[in-house]
Amino acid sequence: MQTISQLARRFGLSRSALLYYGRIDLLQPSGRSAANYRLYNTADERRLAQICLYRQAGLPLQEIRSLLHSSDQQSQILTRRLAQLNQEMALLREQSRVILRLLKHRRMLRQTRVLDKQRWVEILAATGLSEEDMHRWHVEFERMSPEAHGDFLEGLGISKEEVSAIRRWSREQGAKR
Amino acid sequence: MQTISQLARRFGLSRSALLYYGRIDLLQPSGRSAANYRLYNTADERRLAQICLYRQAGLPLQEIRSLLHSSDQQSQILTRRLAQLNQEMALLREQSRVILRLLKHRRMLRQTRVLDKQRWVEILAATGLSEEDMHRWHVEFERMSPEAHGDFLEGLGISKEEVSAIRRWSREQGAKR
DNA sequence: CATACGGTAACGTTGCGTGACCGTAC
DNA sequence: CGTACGGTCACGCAACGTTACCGTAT
Repeated sequence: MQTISQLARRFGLSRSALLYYGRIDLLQPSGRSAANYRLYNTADERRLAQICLYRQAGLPLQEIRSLLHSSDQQSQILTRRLAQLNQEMALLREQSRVILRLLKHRRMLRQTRVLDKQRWVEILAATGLSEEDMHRWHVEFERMSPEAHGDFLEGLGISKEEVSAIRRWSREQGAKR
Repeated sequence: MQTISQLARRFGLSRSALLYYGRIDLLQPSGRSAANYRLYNTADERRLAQICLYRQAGLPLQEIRSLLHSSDQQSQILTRRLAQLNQEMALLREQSRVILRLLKHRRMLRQTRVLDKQRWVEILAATGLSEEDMHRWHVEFERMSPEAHGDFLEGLGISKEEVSAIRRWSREQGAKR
């Protein structure tokens, strides 16, 4: 049996977070003390561990609640969240590109953490890959992980149209052999 | 001179968004009609275009306001946002990894858009790269874009420790030659 | 006169943080 | 008796969306 702040500390959360979880009926203490203090037992603790795990996956609390209620659709919800994560990453990549364009325009671009097409090609070239090798790389990437291939190219700042063209070409080449 | 809904449509925004921009003093119409309707002129339109541009970069409205007030620290703010974007992407990658772990554990993993280390190595191997080529790739990547190299490896689901080790090794190899 | 637009104002969303004000444990 | 904890409101945050209710343009 632990009080609210003890439990919060053990999980790296705040008291107010646990209060909130109680308010939205996500995690209720299994008991109360004589002075009306919340008392959490080990079952509550296990439930909170699950909650934290799902929070690390970025699931909203409402979905976590329904997951803990019945874990039937777990993989469905997780897969949906995975797709959403890809969308969010695509959005962030787009925002990066907008910023890079603005900074480039002001000649303020020097060394960024963001990889673009030119730099990627430079790296592959310095590794010793020929144009033909790079073409083969596209073909294999498209064959083995088509979605990830598209995401990766977009991440290099390549336009959707060009990405489509590259992928189409890769599929055609892959079919030929 | 355009009314609020006309302007909103032209920029793909909602009426309520423009009302909100007015409330927080981000974009005020330069005039009002006899019936107290908001009237936006071309200067307002240009300002809104700037706002939309910065919104595409994911900047909060408050920062956009201060940017439009005096554009002195523009590149500073944009660079800061770029760093923040990298953090956010790292967070999303981590969330993806948590989900993949959960799904893998349930043997529900089949084809995802997310690239992991194994698949990446498979792709490079199918492209025809030997182990030595892959090593050289690390070295060049580290030499040409060290930060992006780390981000990329973490994106493959590799632990921070292993990423550090790989990068350290890459730097050493790069120094030898 | 209908209806499509304009105005203001207030509340809802998410996941808590913060503060007030009060009782309790040590 | 101090102070570190507990309790319950209630409000604030970002960026709007969504009513509601009323006036205006056509």
